[in-house]
Amino acid sequence: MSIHQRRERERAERHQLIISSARELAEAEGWEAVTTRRLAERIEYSQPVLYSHFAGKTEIVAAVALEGFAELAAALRAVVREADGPAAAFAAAAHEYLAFGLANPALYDAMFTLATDLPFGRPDSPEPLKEAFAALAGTFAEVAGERDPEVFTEVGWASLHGLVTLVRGGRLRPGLERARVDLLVERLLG
Amino acid sequence: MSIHQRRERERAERHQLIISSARELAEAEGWEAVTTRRLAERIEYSQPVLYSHFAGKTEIVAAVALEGFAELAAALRAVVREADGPAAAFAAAAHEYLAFGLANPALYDAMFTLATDLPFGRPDSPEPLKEAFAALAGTFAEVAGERDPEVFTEVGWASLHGLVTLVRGGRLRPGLERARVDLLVERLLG
DNA sequence: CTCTGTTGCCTAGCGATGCTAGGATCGGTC
DNA sequence: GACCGATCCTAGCATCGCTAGGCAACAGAG
Repeated sequence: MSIHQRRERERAERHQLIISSARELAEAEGWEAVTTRRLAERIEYSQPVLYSHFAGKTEIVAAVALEGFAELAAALRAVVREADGPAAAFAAAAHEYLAFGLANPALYDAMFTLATDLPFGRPDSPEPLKEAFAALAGTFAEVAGERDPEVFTEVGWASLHGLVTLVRGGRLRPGLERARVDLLVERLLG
Repeated sequence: MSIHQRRERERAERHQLIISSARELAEAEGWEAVTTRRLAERIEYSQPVLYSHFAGKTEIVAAVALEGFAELAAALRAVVREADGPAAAFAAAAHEYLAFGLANPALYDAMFTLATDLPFGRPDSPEPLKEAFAALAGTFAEVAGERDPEVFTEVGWASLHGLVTLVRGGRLRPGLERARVDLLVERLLG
């Protein structure tokens, strides 16, 4: 019995090792460098081992994406907790969201560009997805005023997401991130 | 001499045929279906012919993206021209932007997800890029009030872009596009 | 009209990709 | 000590973007 437990533990560790290695490799050299061969080499196993853990490469990036959503939720919760009042919490969350996206480009890509078929907004959605959305929605709803809080959250989220992707794509002038978020926050707070 | 002209004309037609075929194929089956082999088959030439027109596949999607920016600029200009006053023009442009992104998903992907290294905001930027940004900026600047018009434009653009990508990724509840744009417009107009 | 040089195109193939089939090897069990 | 199942690796498949090399058709000179 204890042997089975050890096996399962080792297997779980390897599972996590695959996810972490994929993420590190992507963050270091971009997702196009994350091939199954390089990933296998990195975890010091052969390629087919990957497929005993994940159905395919897309499942691996989905796992990385889930990690990202969990961390984003934690980061948002942390700055909101420190903030003084709903408006300050809203502003802090907005700035933190942008900082998160820019600090973890490969992770953010996994969350929003590569893992496109994560089930969002469904009862069967993975917990980290609900967590992240709830962290945003909880903060945003407090400043929604008389507007539909969900629509307000969606618009705010989309605005921040758009800022991240356009900055990342080099389509906005660099160095003005703070000014843009400030303007957005000011306008949304009304 | 006339022979050369005919040659060049045929070559230009084939050039455009490649771009159009790539776009149609992408819009019909997604960009992952646009392989150099299928594209070659579609234009009824062999693969290497593609490389006598474009340095590689990425250049082909960049050409499609440029077409997209030109069309987006034209679409925005058209609705703005019809609008009654700056605020109405702003609202019309916002709705049109979202409609354009949702109606041409593959085209929009080429513009913002695949052709990531188009030179934006530079003096040597391709004309369609300047055109599209100018069409947005011209409309947005009129309602920027005392705010920095460029920052205002960037924020507005990013918000719309975020809405397109999140909706496209199935991350927002369907059927509320109009409500979200209305809220965004109302907030930005202040 | 013939010959020649160039241009334009296709066939074939390279390295790399995601993924899978098959056998070998190790471990636990009777 | 012999079997049996799980675990893992080697080898290979189809497909990808891209390129080398040769063949054929055509324009221009005599």
